[in-house]
Amino acid sequence: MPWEKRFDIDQTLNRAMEAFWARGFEATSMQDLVDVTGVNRASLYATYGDKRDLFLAALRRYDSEVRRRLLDELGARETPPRAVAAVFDKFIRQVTQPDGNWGCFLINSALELAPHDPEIAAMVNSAQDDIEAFFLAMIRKGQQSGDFPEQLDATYLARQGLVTVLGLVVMIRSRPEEAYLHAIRDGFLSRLT
Amino acid sequence: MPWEKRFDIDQTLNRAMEAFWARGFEATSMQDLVDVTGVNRASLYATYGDKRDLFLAALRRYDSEVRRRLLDELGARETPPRAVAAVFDKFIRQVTQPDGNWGCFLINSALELAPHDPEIAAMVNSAQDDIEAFFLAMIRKGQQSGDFPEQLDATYLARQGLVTVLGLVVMIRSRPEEAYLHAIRDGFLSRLT
DNA sequence: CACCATTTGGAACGATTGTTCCATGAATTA
DNA sequence: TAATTCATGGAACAATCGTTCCAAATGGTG
Repeated sequence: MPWEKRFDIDQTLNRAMEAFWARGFEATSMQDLVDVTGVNRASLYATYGDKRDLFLAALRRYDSEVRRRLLDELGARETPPRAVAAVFDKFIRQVTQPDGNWGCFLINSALELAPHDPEIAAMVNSAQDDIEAFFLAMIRKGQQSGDFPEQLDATYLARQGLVTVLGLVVMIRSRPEEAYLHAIRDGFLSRLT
Repeated sequence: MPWEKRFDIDQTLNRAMEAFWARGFEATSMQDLVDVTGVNRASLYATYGDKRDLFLAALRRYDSEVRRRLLDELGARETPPRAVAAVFDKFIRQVTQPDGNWGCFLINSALELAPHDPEIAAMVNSAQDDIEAFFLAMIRKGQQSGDFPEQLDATYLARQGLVTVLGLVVMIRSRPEEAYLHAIRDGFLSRLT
């Protein structure tokens, strides 16, 4: 092995992820990626493949390091009611950050690319299934701990939780009114009491 | 007035609307629009302005001729329970059509463009408000007619209806399983009984 | 020190992007 | 019929697209 790459592969992928996350696949050019990563064109191609390969790597990274990591931390650290609320709050908090209101990278990709790209559709679906499973686990855990009533239909409400999050994230893209978004969150939480 | 345009202005705008609806703003080129409309470049520019102007016109047309028209017809022709269900069914039916699963043009635009374009954000928001108002009107009408219980919180449920539709339309883009989508619809309808 | 394998910088590729220009065509008006 | 007015077809624009190529630079290896 003659020598190593001069740039940080993980950090570069994070920067690319943020660019795709903020603007989408089509609106992000390779030149944009060269600019935000500070890495040369040839190096990007040699390391990650073409634009779609890089996008897929970025989306995989988001799925594992942002989405999955968040759910893992919430599931481990918070009580079920707080964990469920925190999922909503994570997105609602975005709207107050002027240049960070990017929504959810997976949902953005679902709308832009999933219908035309089965590989992306599969990633989106498994992520949605995982979020539903997270809600299901939290609700059941909450029922055992006494936080939620026993007679709740956990399966049904887990699915409702997923749909509510998806709807909320759509709203976030055009609607910066926090009160409205909190009402959506509380509307779902009230069904768990 | 020397003579008229050789092409149908409304029909051409409909074709452009379908193209933008199916693929989004960035992924649809002016060449695509020339191809699907059959109208010359210069005529498109002379009639509608630049690409963004044409997109805005297409989105306005969708809002008035697809979304608003659907709600008007359902509100006039159907009973409240059937009208509410039909909103969901309109989208669910899409997934069975191989090349017609475009979701909702307004929601697609909300995700792709609203954060970067205030004019589009405003259109998306007013459309969402209108859908919520539709649900509210239907629920109240249903309460008067006896279809829905009097004690329902109509305001709250109207908002929940909007969120549920938005979530469902996100799912449609990657998830063709009709049974799953029907469960979402029925999950909301059951809250109106 | 010479050799090697690989990254790097940057030019360059052809294709496509959104947009404009102009000569031609056609229908109305004088 | 002649003049006018505007849409039309198609070439052409500069800019940017994703991608590739190559010479220069690099640091470990024999």
